[in-house]
Amino acid sequence: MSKLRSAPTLDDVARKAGVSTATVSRCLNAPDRVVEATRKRVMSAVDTLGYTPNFAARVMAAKRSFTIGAIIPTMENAIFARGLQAFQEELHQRGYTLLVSSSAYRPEVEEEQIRTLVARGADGLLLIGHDRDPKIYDYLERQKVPAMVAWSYIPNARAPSIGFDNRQAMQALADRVIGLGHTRIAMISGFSQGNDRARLRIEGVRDALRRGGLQPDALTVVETSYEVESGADAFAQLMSQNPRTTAILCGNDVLAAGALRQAQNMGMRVPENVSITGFDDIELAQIVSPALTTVHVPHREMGGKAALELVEMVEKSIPGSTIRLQTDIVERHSLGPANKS
Amino acid sequence: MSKLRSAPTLDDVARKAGVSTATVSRCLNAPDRVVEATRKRVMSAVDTLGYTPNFAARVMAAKRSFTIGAIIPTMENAIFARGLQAFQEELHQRGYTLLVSSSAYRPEVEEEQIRTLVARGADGLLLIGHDRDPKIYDYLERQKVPAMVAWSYIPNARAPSIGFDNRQAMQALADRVIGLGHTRIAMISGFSQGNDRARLRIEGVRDALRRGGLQPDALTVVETSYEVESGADAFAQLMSQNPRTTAILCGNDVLAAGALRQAQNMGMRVPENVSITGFDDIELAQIVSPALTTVHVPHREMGGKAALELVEMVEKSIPGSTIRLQTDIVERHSLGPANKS
DNA sequence: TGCTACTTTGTAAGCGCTTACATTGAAAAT
DNA sequence: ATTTTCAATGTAAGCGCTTACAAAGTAGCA
Repeated sequence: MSKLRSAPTLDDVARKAGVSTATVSRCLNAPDRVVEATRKRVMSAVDTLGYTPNFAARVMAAKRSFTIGAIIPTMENAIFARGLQAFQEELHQRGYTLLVSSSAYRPEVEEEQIRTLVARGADGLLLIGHDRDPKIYDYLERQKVPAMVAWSYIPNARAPSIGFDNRQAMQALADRVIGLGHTRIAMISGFSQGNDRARLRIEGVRDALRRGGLQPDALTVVETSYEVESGADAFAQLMSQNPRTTAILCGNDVLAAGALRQAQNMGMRVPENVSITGFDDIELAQIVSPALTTVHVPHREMGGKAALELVEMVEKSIPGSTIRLQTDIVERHSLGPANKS
Repeated sequence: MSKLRSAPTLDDVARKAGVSTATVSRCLNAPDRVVEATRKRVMSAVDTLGYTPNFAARVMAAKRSFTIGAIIPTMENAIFARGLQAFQEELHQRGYTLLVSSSAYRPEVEEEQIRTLVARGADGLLLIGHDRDPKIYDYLERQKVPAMVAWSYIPNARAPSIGFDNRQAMQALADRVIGLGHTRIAMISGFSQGNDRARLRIEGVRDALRRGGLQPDALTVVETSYEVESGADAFAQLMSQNPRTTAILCGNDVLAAGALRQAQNMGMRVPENVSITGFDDIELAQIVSPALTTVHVPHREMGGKAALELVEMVEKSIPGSTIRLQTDIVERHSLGPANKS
C-alpha cells in the first residue's frame, strides 16, 4: 500500500478479481464469452481500481484501433463542420472513434498528417477531395489502410468517393445566373491548385458560359484563400478591374459572405447593383443579409454515408463504392436579375 | 522476397542497415547520439523501406506520446476555432500533436472523451471551463495527466486556467448598455448548468444592473443552446413576453446573430428599435449587418499561451499557473442609445 | 459409468518500440 | 606504455494488452 501508485493495469484487475488477465480482457471485449458471476467480480474490480485500458497496448496487441482518421482542409470556418459531425456520430454508433486534424489546405501538411494517423494505427481514413500526390495512395495501399474521399465525386479515381459533382452543381447555378440575364460575370474561387473541388467549380461556370453562348475564356477568376477577408479583397479587386460586372459567383459561402460585406461597404446594393452567389449552404449563408443564393450540399447525408461506407471497407476489407449525392440550388436573396446599366 | 509484405518495422530497418534496433531508434529520436556515417546508412534504409514508426509501440515503450488532447464543447460553430488553431500551432512548434474532440456540451460525453484521451496516452489535456464533476479532477490526478482550463479565469480552482473574467467582461458591456439609457434589458444565454462561463456572464449583467440602480432580479434570462436558430427563437419569445424591451444581451455572438436575424424578420430595426450585443468577437460578428457590438476575446493569445503553459506542465511536472487575459468591448453597430418608446 | 462435446478459464507468446546497462575501442592523460 | 575517459553501439528487458492453444470442468447421452 505504500508503493507509488501509478495507473492500474489489466494485471492489477486480474489479481484483484482472482482471475487471469485473459479473462479480464474478455470481460471487456467479449463479455458473453465469460460467465455472469466472473464478469461481475471482474467489473467490480475494474470499478474500485478505476481502471482504464491502455489504448496503445490494446492497439499493439490487437492490431486494430477502432479509430478512423479524418483530415480536413480547415477548421477555421464551418465548411466541413456539419458533415464531419454526422460522420463522427455515425462512427460512434459503430464503436469507432474519430481523430480529426486539419491541413490548412497545405499538401505537405496533409501528407504528414496522413502518416501520423496511419502510424497511430487508424483503421481507415477520410480525405477531402481527390487531388493529391499519387505516392500517397501508394503508401496507403502498402500500409493497407483503406481511405475514402468525400466532398467530391469522381468515379474510378484512386480512392472511392462520396460526394457530388462539383462541376455540374456549379454549372447549374451559373445557368441560373445567366438565365437571369447576366453577361458580365466574374468568379471568386479558392486556390484551384491541388483542389479538385475548386477546379471543377470553375469549369462548371465555364461550361455554363459556353452553353449560354458566352465566351468562357473571358471569365475573370480570382483565386484566393477561403476566408471572409479574402472574399472581400477579391470583390474589391474584381470591381475595380471591371466596374460593370453584374454577377459574381463565389467558390463557397465564406467567400461570398466576404464579397457581400465588401459590396455593402462600397455602397453597392445586393442584388440590385450586383448579384453574389455562394456554394455549400452552410449556416452562414442564412445569417448574412441578404441571405445567400447558393448550392445546397447534403452535408449530413454525405458524412453519414461516408462513415458507413468506410466502416464497411475496414471491416470487410472490400474496395468501397463511389456514391453520388444530389445538390440543389437554394434561391434566397443575393441573386437577382441583371439590370441594364 | 515472396512473403506477404506488411509494414516494415524497426527490426527490418536495423537488419537492412546492419545495426541494432537501439541504434535505429536513436537515429530517429536523438540523432546526435549516433555518428554521421551510421545515421546516413540508417536513414537511407528508412527511406527505401518506407518505414513509419508505429506510434502505439512508441508510446508504450516511452511512456510519452507527445500528444495533447483538447475537448471543446462544439465544433459546429467557430467559437473555439481560432483559439484552438493557435493552440495547435504552438504545440506543433514544440513537437506535440493535438487531438481534438468535441463534447456537444454534454458532461457525460466530455467525461468519456477525457478517459479516451488519457487511455490514448495524452501527455496533457486542455479543457474548456472549470465546471465539471470533481471526480474527473481526481481521476486526472491519479493518472498524473496535467490539465489546463481555458476560456475561463478562476484562481485557485482545481486546475490552472488561462482566460478572462467572464463576469467582469460581461458586466463592462452591460454597464455600457445601461449607460446608453437602456432599462428594459433581457438576456439570451447558453445553458448555465455546468457552464461557468455562461453562469458568470449572467451574473455580470446582474452586477451591472445593480450598479446602475436597476433591479437585478427583474432581468429576464432565456437559456438555450448555442445555435443561431436558438438565438432567433429566444429573441421571438423575449419580445412576445415583453415587447417594450430595448436591449438584448446575448451570451455569445452566435446567439446574437440569431437574435439579429429574427429581429429583422420581425421587421424591427437594429439598433433603432432594439439593441443586440454579442460576446467573443468571432468572425461572424463582423459579417452580419449591422456588425455586432461585442466583447473581444483574445482567442489566439489565449490558445498560444495555453499551449506554452501546458507544455511546461507536462515537461517539468509543475503545477502550472493561472493567467488572466484582458478583454475589451468592441463597439460596432448593433448597440445604440435607448429610444423612449 | 464412460465417452463425447461444449463451455469457461488459464498459459504464455508476442505486438514494435525505448532505454538502462554492458561492451568495445580509440583518444587523452599520465 | 599504461591507465583513464568517453563516445558509439549493442543486448535485452520490459511497456500493457490480445489471442491461439491448452486445460479443466460440466453436461448430455448411450
